[in-house]
Amino acid sequence: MATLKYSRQREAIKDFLMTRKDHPTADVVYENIKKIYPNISLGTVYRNLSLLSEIGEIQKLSNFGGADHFDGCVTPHCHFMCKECGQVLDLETEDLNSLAEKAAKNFPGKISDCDIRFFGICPKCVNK
Amino acid sequence: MATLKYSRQREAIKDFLMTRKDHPTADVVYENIKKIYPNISLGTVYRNLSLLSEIGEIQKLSNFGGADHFDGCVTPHCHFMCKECGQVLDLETEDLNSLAEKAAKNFPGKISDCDIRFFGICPKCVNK
DNA sequence: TTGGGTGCAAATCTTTTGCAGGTGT
DNA sequence: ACACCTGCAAAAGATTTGCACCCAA
Repeated sequence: MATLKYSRQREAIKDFLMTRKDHPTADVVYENIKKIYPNISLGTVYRNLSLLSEIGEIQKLSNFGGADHFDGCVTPHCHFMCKECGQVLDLETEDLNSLAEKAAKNFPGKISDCDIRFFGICPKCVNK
Repeated sequence: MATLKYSRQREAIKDFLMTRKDHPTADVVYENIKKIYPNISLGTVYRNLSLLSEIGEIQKLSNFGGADHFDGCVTPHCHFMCKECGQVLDLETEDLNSLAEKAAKNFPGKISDCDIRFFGICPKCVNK
């Protein structure tokens, strides 16, 4: 495994994600980081996003339909996606670990992660 | 909404999915259906897979990293993906509806679906 | 100095779509 | 006959990668 070296681009990407409560796609990250580093390339954004999620500093939310979303918050929590506007929100629910433990009981393999997502209509779209 | 018309290709795709316990990708479906209808095109496979999942006859599993997987079984159940071999398996767990209901209590929007997936090492890969 | 990081562009992979002709009802 | 469906190929969208140069340690 390669040694991790500091990079201002990676730092900026992580900082940006921490400030966001929604869960932007790589493209949105790219557009925003460009304001700070106009020369940054989309490839670099992708490289750093996967790197960060590999080392567990951010969370990658794969395939909510279109592009992947990224979440700066790594404490376990559920997600909700609105079928109408495509927005991805956080959702509070019961303890996820207990759910994973229950599942592990009936399963001869090894369970390490759990991902729960809900779909429906978000508050904003319901009131339209 | 358009009226659904019979098509031997669509029937073959559905039949194929019903016989499989794993959850093949569109490409795998394509390769297999070609044995019966050598002229079928990948586009047709995709068209029918989305059509079938829209009318609820199959399930589309779209968050596993690479290509989407398709499940001929539509009763609600969880899925497990092996980080080692990429295999997607079914998993028995507690009642999913109750989980969705619990989540709905703290959420001002409308929740219609729930999707739970676990990640880890499958039994086969554990014993290696 | 050295190996990881970057920008750029091309390549890859997956899925969708336009079109002209085929087929179920 | 009228839609719907198909095969084909091109297009689109998202992500990865090869390469030469740059920079942190």
